[in-house]
Amino acid sequence: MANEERDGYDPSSVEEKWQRLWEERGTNTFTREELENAENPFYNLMMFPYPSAEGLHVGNIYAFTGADVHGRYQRLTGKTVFEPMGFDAFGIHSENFALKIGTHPMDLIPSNVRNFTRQLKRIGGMFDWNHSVDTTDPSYYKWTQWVFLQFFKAGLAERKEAPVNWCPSCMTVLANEQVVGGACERCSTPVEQRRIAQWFFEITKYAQRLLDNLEHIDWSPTTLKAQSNWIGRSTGAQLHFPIVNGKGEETGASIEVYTTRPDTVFGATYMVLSPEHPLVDRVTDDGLRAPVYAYIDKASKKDLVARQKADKSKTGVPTGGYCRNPATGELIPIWVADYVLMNYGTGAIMAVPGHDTRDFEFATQFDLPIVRVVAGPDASSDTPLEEAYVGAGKLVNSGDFDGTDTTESVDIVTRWAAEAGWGEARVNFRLHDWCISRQRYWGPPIPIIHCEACGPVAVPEADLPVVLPRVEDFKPDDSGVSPLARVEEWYRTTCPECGAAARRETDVSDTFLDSGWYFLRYPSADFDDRPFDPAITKKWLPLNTYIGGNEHAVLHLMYSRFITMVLKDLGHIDFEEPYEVFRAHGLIIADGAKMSKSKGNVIVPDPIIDEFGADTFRTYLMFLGPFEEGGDYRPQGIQGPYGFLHRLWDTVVSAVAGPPDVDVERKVHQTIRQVSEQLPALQFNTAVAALMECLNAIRAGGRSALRAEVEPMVVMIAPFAPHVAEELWERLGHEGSIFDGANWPDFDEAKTIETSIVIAVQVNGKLRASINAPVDVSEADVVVAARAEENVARHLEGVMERRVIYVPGRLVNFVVG
RNA sequence: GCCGGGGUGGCGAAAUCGGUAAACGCAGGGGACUUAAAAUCCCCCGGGCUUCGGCCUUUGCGGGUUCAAGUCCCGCCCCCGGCACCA
Repeated sequence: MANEERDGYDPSSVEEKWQRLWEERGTNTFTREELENAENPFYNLMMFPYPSAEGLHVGNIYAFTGADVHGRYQRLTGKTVFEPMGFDAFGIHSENFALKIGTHPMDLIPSNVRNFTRQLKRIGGMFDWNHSVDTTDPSYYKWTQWVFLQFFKAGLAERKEAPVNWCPSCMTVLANEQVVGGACERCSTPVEQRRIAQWFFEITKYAQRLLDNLEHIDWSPTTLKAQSNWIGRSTGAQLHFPIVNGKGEETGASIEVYTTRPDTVFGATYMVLSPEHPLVDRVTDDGLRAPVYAYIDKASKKDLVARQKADKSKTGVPTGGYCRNPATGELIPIWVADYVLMNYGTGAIMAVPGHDTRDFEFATQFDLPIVRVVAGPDASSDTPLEEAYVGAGKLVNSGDFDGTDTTESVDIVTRWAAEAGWGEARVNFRLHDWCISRQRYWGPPIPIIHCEACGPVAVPEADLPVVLPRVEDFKPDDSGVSPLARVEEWYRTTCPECGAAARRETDVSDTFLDSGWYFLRYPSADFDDRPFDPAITKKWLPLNTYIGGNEHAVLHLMYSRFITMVLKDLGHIDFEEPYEVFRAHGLIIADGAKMSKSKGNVIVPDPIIDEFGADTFRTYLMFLGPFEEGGDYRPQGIQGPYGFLHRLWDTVVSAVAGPPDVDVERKVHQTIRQVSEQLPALQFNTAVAALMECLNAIRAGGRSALRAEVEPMVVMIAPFAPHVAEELWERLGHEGSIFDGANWPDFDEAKTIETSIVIAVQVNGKLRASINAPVDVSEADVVVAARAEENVARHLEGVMERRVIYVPGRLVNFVVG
């Protein structure tokens, strides 16, 4: 428990004092001139929060504190650290919450932002509040719209039809997270899919580059892996299967399929088209139109989530149409089934039931032929298939290719197909284009004007921002379009090109577009004539460290890399990777689950800070466990860091002058070395432990500390406990902030060296004694001393000694037997 | 199902390249100081046995490699996060 009478350290008064002084002195803020002229610039970024009504929770603070500790350490080593903070405040969460409580988001967000700002100041983050951003501020989204226009003008923003979740009862578009078990979360009506025109950014054009650059950026390995899997590059072939008419004659048209296993083409016994495939109509036999259309209708009524989460039982219908397998020359039937997705590959597959699990299930269910074309080591060409065989082996039942090993068969068969003119090697990506349209209210309007004569026309840059109007009734309604489409006085305008009456785009853009470029805006947040000032951008970007959660490994971190690449190609910036270093922190969970309001396990920081102070709380969070792994939040251990900071205070204020104690001095230098290594590696928990250990050594037996011992301790605790460090620094007689002037201590290598060491003595790997020896002891001396140990001698008696293993400075092991 | 990350005392955890398992802290126990309490300092703290010298055992489970395995290899089980018919 907090005890105010304990001694002179009163966290709340120290913290109030220093937060006030930081603000008055501008300790953490920069003027434009300071940013322009900074020496050793270090841009330390963390993921800006969505300002919810509940305020910051412990999970947020954990992430920000870790990043702040890192930034403060860099600053103490002499870097000019720019550490901005902002608010990602547009989006469906705010909108839904505003609807629920009946407050307009334009009123709700500013009050949430105020509360977040208060909390962020209270935890002692080194934030530059002169360079904050709020994505809902027109002075910010003006430039989000500008980014859209750059993509539009470069031909990278394309309008095309795409399916959305549609609730036929609410008559509105739903986001995936609003679909619960295939039904609308509000009215429980089964959700359908509908196709509407939407804007897409063509990220797939950059897929290879986004993948290639992963080779040379310094990111957490887990995040790199997630990005690489998400891009999902695969190599294979595109094959053409000619469509035949009722008499078996080729019609000139063909079905294009993408496959990673073109070598199994001899086993393709049927074709499957996705229900949305444009050729379905053409191949369907007149007599089967009714069931085929019924099937397609049913498939289209499934919502997108259910469609993708269907269980293993397959559905489908035959079209009555046929095409020719170009390898075997045989006619094979064409089916329609929804296990084939229109948005991957070509939307059509050649089914090889012998060697693909899904095709096998489908063929079994509909009694389609299954042919073995690969034989593993224990099989031959006529070994029956109980299930799909997906392993390696040799081709069988494959004409001239029988006996070809699967290690080379893909290349060989692809070459043959290419020579014969029915296929070619092909690279395919899993990554889809990025749909940035939202049929919603709470976002930046997409800056496009639709003109009947000119088509979609960019809003002239001089006319930005296209301001989101205040609409009291922003609830989606039965019009089936964005709420802005009901505001006629807003959307009616004239075409910037021909002057004719025209209509504004009424969709708003995705929040990932807001967050896709915010790091470019921070240093230029006080510029109004450009999205980012070229000189300042050149000085501060690409940024030095980005620390954030791995839940953004694929969306935000991929989109912002893509935007950066495009802006580079368009000549706006001169780098293409925004984050040289990215580190993923772990997740703080409570009671075995992610903190969430619905689970009721959200822990709010304010009462903890009231009781123990921000410095203790910060130190505790960092001491809890490895920062990059996260872990369970348990409040029990906070007493440890609390007592530690109190003891540190007592020790510092009572430090005296005097001659150094060699053992304590050695410990201090060892600690400086360890903490200096561990802080840049984000190993905060062990760094705090080292500081505790060092303080224990300084205070051992109740001895009085020396000034020379405590001064480095004050600097080293400063990243974790900045307020108390400032106060103690001042009490040690220093002027100004501890964070100004590169105060990080140096260590003297010579003073870290131990004079004597402990060497373990083992017999057959079991510890039997340990001996003290001088640090430069010889192997021979160690062995002699080890034998002299009574307990060792007993275990060596009467047995044959076979080997002696000596690990210098660590152990000696007698192998006997 | 696939891809990541984990599993070590009552609890949070630590452990360079394979080299004394449990640093640091919480909780608990004992002692010193104190009229008392707090704070502070010292000691104990995985389990079992002990003649108090020690001995055996212990890092999710089962095997293996090695003088030596928490760490490497093979096969399982469980927990967390992400993705979900990707041809």
